[in-house]
Amino acid sequence: MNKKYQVVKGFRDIFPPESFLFWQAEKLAREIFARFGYAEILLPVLESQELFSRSIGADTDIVAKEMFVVPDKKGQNLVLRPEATASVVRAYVEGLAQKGSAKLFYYGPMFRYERPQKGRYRQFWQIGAEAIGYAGPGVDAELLLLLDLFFKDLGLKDISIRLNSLGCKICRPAYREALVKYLKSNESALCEECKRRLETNPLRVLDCKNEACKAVTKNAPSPSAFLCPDCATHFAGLRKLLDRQKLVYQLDDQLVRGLDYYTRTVFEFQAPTGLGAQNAVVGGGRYDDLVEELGGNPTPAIGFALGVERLALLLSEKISEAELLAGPEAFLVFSGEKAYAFAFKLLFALRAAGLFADMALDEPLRSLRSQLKLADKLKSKAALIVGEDELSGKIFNLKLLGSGKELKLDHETLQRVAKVDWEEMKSHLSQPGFVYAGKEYEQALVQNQGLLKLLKIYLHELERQEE
RNA sequence: GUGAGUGUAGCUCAGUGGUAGAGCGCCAGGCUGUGGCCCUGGUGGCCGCGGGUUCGAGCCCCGUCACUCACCCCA
Repeated sequence: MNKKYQVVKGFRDIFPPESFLFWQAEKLAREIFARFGYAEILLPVLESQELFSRSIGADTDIVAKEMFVVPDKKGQNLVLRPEATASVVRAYVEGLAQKGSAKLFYYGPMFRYERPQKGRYRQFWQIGAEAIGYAGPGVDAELLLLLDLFFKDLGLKDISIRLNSLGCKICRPAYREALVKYLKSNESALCEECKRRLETNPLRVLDCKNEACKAVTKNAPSPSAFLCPDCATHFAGLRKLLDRQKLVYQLDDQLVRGLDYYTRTVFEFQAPTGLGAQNAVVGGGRYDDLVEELGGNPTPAIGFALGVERLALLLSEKISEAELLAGPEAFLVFSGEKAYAFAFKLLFALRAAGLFADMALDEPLRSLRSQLKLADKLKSKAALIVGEDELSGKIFNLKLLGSGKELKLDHETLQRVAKVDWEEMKSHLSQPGFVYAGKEYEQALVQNQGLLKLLKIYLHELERQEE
């Protein structure tokens, strides 16, 4: 055997049925975004390194040690994006700003060079939304309500929302100063890491999980006491809107978020369990200075990013594999070469007509028994049996795999039932006392549009066979 | 970058220094044209890799690689 290859560390293949969870999340997100007026932006995965050091902050771990750097042939450093907000803002400034405000969403992979663990990979997928050019708390509320609706529709009820305001460039310095002053007076109690943060990014001390640090930060000055009038008004306005919508959230003084560009509103959606050591499924907030920082006109903005593998992890606890994998409507079972040729034709006729049909295409040809086993394994609803008897006698033979019952129609009955018009039948069926042809199975047939379609195509192929 | 744990069949995992195992899966048969349940048989392995100790190593020792979880950080 040749060398075995394996996926790169921290990267992974997402196999079915897990991939169905991703698809489900993406599908619902797209539906909701459409209703909320967010349009998709397709972004490159590669950006210039500077874009992220400028936006996320040169001192953050993401920029300092977690970027996948790709040197290009001209010697400039490109980077696999660690997040997409910077990309969206870059794209906005470059190609959208002249049109005014924009509500955008994206879906795609992000890359961070971290040690992988549960709920954290080097390539991970994010669904995100950004509203650029909106100043009031209205869009803040819109995004939070959008997410709330999203989680409710997915049936995830244990998600809690944490909310805070970090102030702006006018009021944050004062808060920062007060915080540093307080922390310095308690410096001896802080962990080594936090002593360093005190110099580089004191707000992050509030985020520390170390118990000793938590004890200190518990009594640290709260940012809300330092908000300037504009920031206070914005935050109060947001809370009023959320309260009016009866959205449940928790104010959290300690919530600071890791990226430098955040201003005013910041939020996180957290799951109590199921994500390993992680708890955030969504993180987001305002970044009112970022557009200007990246070369645009001063433009307020807000956005969020949702971790899809973390969401999938939560969904996998709720949804069984059986629910994810839908079996074929009909599995074609054949006996003999002649029947194989016929079934093969029928297979594609059914598929062309929109039905999920399947059959065993591997050689040597499988036995009837083996085919039925396969049909069962694939969770097929029914097995359409095509053999010498069926072909010569023009018989329709469908075995319902749930009950094990067989539906056998002779040629004459087949032709009669195939003439039934579905739309007409449907209107008749709604009338009380309606019984078609007095035969139970025929009524069962006409009540199932998929089955009727199957039957018609079967008959069509059967009769074409004679020509 | 740091720490801990785990590497044996396709998957999940047993395995006292002495012949390489089970369950599940897969294939076939029992039932030559009828799935699930059951029974029988079959398929399947450089025991992660390299070295050492030993008459003898899946097991002990050293190294190395990979994976997992956690720290850190974040979605």
